[in-house]
Amino acid sequence: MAGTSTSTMRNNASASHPSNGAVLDLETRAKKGDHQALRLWLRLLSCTVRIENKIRLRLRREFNTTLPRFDLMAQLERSAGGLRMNELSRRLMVSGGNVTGITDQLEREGLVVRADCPGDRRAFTVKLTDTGLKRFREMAARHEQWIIELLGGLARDEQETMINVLWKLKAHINGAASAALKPNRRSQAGGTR
Amino acid sequence: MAGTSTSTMRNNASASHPSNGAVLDLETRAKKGDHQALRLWLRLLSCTVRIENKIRLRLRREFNTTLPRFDLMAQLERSAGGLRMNELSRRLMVSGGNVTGITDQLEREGLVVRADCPGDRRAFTVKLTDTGLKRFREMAARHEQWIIELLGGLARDEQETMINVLWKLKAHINGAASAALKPNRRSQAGGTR
DNA sequence: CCGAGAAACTTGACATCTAAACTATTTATA
DNA sequence: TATAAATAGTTTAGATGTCAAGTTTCTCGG
Repeated sequence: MAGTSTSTMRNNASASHPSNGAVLDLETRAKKGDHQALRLWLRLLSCTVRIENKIRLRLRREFNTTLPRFDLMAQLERSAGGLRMNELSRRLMVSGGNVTGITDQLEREGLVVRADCPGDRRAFTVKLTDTGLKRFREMAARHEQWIIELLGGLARDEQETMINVLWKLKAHINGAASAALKPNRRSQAGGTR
Repeated sequence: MAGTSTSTMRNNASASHPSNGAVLDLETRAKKGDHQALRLWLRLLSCTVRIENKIRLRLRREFNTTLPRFDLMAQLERSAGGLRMNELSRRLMVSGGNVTGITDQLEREGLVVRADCPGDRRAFTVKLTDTGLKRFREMAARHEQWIIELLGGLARDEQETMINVLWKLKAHINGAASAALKPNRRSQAGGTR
């Protein structure tokens, strides 16, 4: 239904060039003489974006939903008691305002609810409804099939290697974070009062 | 100057937990029993998003610009004669309408120009201005430092391994693409008639 | 040469995302 | 216990992104 094509400029990353030889894309930014780290980053980005785009498209086609909504529900399914907004924001690595918006949507669709948080009247606990849980389980099953298919180009041991190296990378990034952000932490509100 | 902090809910993925033991984020979606491919995907996504967020933040802080604008300029710098809009759209893996918007911005800022395309009056050639080139070079230098810093947690040979495995992955994805999209390829305009 | 269809780009409607300001509540502290 | 500061969440403005429809120009078969 969503696939009727009129112009050519759309469909960029998907149907346009199924298996061409001339690969000119994000990675093109990397010159021959560029450093290793930059090449790695661009390749990492390129792969991730491609996979994400495919998942996004399929979620829309088959379940009429979006990736952020799916991700939020996935987090909730993992946490029996539900999660507070700020915890969702942290785990999904998106802004608080964004979580508000996505939660609004899901609540309107009857897939999650905001419940009062005992002991803190500022906060909510967001939970999946029964419908939401059922719906998520359907999607999650398909989703995993897609991932297995898309990453199927790698052998088991290659996947294992990647997992390990990425773990190391993640640890490093978390460390490197604080160093760059230290400067001005103390310029708080209240000055205006 | 953009760094005055008021609320806490921002800065989610960065300053909140510099080096804690409890890592609960996107990857939390993966249960212990989950399959390898899914774990790999979530870890890949998690790392990419973290790095992207940091780069985005720094581009804003130091150069008051954004990632898409930087990416577009990067493509132009690589192509001496400039690039047409549709080529930019393809390489950046975003829609044509999006490229129009980003180009408008950069043109307003005097960093790129649309030049007539000899031989095809439908098309433009987008080029960096002198200012744009100068500005990009400054940003690119910093950008590469950041990448080297952020990926610096990996040894040379680990980086090399990743580059190779990701290359294989990318090739696979490009192939897997067409298979899933085959169904309705020929529902083109004119089909209605 | 003409007309149909394809191609290049723009536009408009709308979803998503960030950053920053704002409200309400809780915590810390003097 | 006042009160300043921190926290939880929402809201707003603006950039980014998609999709689909619209305009102009090309291309090509008859």
